[in-house]
Amino acid sequence: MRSEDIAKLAGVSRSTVSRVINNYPNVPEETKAKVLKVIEEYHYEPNSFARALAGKRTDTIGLFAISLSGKEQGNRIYQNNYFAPFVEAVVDTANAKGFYVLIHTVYSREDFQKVKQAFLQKRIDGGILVGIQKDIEIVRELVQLNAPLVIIDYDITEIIAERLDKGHLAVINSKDYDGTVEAMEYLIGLGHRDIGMLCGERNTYSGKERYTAYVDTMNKHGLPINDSYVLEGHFSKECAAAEMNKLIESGERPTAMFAANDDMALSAIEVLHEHGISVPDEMAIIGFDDIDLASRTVPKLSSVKLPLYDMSKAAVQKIINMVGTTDLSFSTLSLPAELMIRDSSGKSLPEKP
Amino acid sequence: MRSEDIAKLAGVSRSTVSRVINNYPNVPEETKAKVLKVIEEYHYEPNSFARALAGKRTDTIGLFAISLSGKEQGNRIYQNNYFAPFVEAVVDTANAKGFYVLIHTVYSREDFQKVKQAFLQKRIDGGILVGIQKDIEIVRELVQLNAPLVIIDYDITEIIAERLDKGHLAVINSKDYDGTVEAMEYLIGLGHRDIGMLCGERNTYSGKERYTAYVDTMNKHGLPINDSYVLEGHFSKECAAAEMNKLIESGERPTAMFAANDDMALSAIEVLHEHGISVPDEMAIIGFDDIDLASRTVPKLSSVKLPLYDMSKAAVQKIINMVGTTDLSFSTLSLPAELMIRDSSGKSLPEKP
DNA sequence: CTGAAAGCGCTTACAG
DNA sequence: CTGAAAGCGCTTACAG
Repeated sequence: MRSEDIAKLAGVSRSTVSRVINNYPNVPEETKAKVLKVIEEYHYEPNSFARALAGKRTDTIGLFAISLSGKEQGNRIYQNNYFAPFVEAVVDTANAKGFYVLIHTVYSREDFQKVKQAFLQKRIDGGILVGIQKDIEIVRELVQLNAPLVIIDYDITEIIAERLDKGHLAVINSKDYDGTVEAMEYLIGLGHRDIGMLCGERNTYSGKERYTAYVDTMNKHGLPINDSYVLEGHFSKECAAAEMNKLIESGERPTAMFAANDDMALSAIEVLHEHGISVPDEMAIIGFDDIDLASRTVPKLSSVKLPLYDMSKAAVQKIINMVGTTDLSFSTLSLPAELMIRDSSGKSLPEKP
Repeated sequence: MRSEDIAKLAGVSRSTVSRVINNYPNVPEETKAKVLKVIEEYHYEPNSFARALAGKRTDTIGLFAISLSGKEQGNRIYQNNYFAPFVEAVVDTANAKGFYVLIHTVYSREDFQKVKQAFLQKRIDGGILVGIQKDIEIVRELVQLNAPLVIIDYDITEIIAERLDKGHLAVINSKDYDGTVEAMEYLIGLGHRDIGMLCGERNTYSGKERYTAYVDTMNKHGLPINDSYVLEGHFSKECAAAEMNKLIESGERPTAMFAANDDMALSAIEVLHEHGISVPDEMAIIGFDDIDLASRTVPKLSSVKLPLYDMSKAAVQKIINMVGTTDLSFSTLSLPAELMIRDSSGKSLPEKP
């Protein structure tokens, strides 16, 4: 069934059928109704490729989940507490707006080729990148494709410095710095002076922001940073557990720890528990992301809530906006991250003698 | 950059360029090399829509996640312990074979329209359906589209009864019945006689199989089924918790429970814990699915392992096979589910006096 | 308001 | 071995 067939059946030309389908204003109601009736009757659907080829949109958004580091650990990207909600929200939002989502995972630098192809082969109207590490070369290549692109979690200053702030590009971040400061201020307000950190990858925007905010807040209050309390957890449960074990065995430990994500925070609590160290009484813990699980563990995890859903929604909306216009535009959005106080952060510390 | 441009640059015709791209045998190495060089140089990628329109494959597989029941509960389909690994495995397998994955979620019966459109608009070479409930009408409609279709977790007898076992269709199941029997036999072997069940949706293939196997095994051993021990948990944590609470408050309870999925099993353990009832000492629990979390809880959950990864991989492979041939074929695959014994199922019961 | 025609960028018989 | 031409199924100026 092609538009030609519908045209014959309705006694009009293909042109008119096309006009009806695309909702052109200059078609009389009567003609429109006639054509629509035939379309309904035969469950006709215009071939998406022919439409796209003739210059229409593809109504498809690309979603590229990037996981360059975690490859050896079994590739659980879609079961990851960070990626899964993104996929969820992007697909939901896009679907609700009538778009399909084309997914491809990037496990290696070569896989970016597939991302480029998706654009070059015109499979998508635009694409969303999530999980990218600091890698301005890749960003440059992608921006040069000159198609609507949204990057989640990337350093804007770098993009501006590299003059990539033109073309169809939007960057969406969360206010990780502010959220971390809020968490740190809270711990300090409780009386903590020895505060450690479980860090995430520093070559990631959020990893860097969270670390910098930790350092800055400590400095601001004149609190010394003990290097042996700053642990490289790589955003991973396993690494965090290993580092925590080392810390505990060293005999010296802080009274509180800020973890750059909840997976690490939860892992830390587990390790402490195994060693008979009580959370929050003997060590206060605050995580980041506020994953689902955070409110269901014992003790319930205090955490900085990442506005994942809003970010995903905004990403889809940006793509759609950019598709609608030929104007080049660079835009950026930074959504607030809010501290959720639960049990793991504990109460005020007793005054020191 | 179009094939025409490449042709000019290489000093050949579009036909030849196309032959090179599609690896036709009758192109001399020399010509081939010449064309390939230009293609490389200009990073040329053939327009996917034009190719598809001219009769080539789309190199895209549809993945349709269906969640008709859980809508009100916040639509966490991609964070669900059942769906997420499927998405993961399908995307990975498809990507590895050079296919993109087009995703659309189905939250309502109307959303199936989008699934049909994806086929009708020729956006995909074939599609995979996961999470479908018993609904032969939908299956019929989809099969009639006459495109490669793989259904995960569906009753084959129904498909055969309805004469849908022709056309490009494959059904992939796990041996839920056998897996459940194994779990039940294990509990009975431990000495349990009062065994309850937390059921999943019975209008789901796996929900039905797991329930039937429970009943059959009880009957086989001449053990009475106490209706008040058969709980409707709807595959959901919340429902399972509510039902377990009711059960406990009733004052009478079985010595063991088999749960149709791990979410419910874990939820049951939590509730029992809150009531000070020890697992496995006072109640043995076995779940189904063997989700990631199962081996990390306290106590570690015994569970029947669903061969999720193999199923997803098989699904993608089936699609690809069907795309490759014009022959109609119906095939089915049933992968084994294996009992993983951990702590929650406990030890042998003491002999009754 | 509407039809004939050109064009989107490929593939593939067809002919040589 | 290779090119000219038709065709895939749409959209959209163009002309009337």
